[in-house]
Amino acid sequence: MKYHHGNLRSELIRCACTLCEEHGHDKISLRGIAKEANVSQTAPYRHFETKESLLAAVAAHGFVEMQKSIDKIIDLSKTNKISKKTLIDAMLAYLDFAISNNNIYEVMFGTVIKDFRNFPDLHDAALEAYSSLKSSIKRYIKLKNDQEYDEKCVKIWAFLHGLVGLNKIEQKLEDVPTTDGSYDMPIDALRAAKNNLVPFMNSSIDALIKS
Amino acid sequence: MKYHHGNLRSELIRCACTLCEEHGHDKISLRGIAKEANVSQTAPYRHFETKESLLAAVAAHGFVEMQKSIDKIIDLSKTNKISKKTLIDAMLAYLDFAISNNNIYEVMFGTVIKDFRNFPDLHDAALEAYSSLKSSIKRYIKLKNDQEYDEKCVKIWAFLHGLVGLNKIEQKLEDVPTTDGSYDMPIDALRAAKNNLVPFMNSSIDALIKS
DNA sequence: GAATTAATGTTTACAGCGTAAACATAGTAC
DNA sequence: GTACTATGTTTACGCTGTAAACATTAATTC
Repeated sequence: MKYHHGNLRSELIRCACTLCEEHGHDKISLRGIAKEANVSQTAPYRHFETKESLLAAVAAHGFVEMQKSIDKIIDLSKTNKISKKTLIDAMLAYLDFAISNNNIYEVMFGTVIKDFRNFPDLHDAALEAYSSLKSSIKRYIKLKNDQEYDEKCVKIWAFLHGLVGLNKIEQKLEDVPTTDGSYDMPIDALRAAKNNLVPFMNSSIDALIKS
Repeated sequence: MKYHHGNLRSELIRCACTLCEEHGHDKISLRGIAKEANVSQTAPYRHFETKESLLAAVAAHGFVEMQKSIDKIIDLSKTNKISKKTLIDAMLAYLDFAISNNNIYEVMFGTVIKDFRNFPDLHDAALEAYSSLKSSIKRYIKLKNDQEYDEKCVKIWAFLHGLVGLNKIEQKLEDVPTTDGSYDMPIDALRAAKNNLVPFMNSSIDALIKS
């Protein structure tokens, strides 16, 4: 074990991502991350000013990965039109990332990082991810101008982001039968949506794009 | 100053709400709340098992207030049809509550409270709030069955909840001009949406209900 | 190539946190 | 009035983020 790690910065981000996804950002400590990386508890301070700034790196990594999983669907090397199925697949990729990286998604969109402007890498990564979302819509349908694309994009983004949020509270409300033995309304509705996600998404996204 | 406070439980919730909205749930401590209520730092433990359970009370209070602000629009004492304007006003009331009670909304929908089933009051309050949302749609349009109402309701709820989330990251990305001097795309789009919120909502909600 | 400096590690220290345990006081039931 | 219960306080513990002082190695300068 040499004194200088050599690659501590990226190793810390890797450990932070792992621990964060496993336990949630509010259950992990800088000390725990340092231990996971086999360094002293204050070693992280040579690479990150605060815990927030390490989590900002986790979030930035999250945005990059999220973008990758969308880009994999729409194939950035091309500019041709995409089918409705491909568009929906891209949206599903967003949801899939958000749900299978629940705790990192929380860091990306929650209140942990107060101001993206303090973390230029994160700021850029977030905008890049948005850009991919927008590209997918641009290649699906012809609209008047860029402003119109942004409007539809925001609507769809809000819808997707909202679904992720509802999925979370569904889990918190889950499986409490009401007095008459049935389950609670929103839970049933959310379950139904998840069990028929493709038609659910098809109708919603289409409606929002045309709205 | 008498030894027994008399109404400490509700006073603690009140203080917690105030401090939470002012500083955010992650910046407030049980000790700080106790100090605000002029009691010793462990007095809260006679009324709340953990910090989480005090915050659950804050969240429950939030759901009740949110519901009130929706109910004020749609007038629960009646069951007649409501106009599109009234429906949109109810949705705007949701957004208005969420944004002007930003930090409490975070407690209601964020990761602070792990499982609503541990806090029956909160569980009920959340379902009641959903119920109000659903009522407003039921009174706006005639649909086939309850399941269909739930489906539309979930779509709209997701959309609203997503808008709240986007509004938050807009603030975090805000005012960083890109290299060419213009502002970032999603920010412009979100600003445009906010500046024309009523038409933006009109088109979106309508599209989702009919989808 | 030796000396200096900068980068990157460790050790130690501190105040604030959630909360457990022991104790004090006051209101309630008999 | 006496016992009991509810509700306060005091004290204590281990964990946290992070500042400061120190150690070691890598890079730069002469």
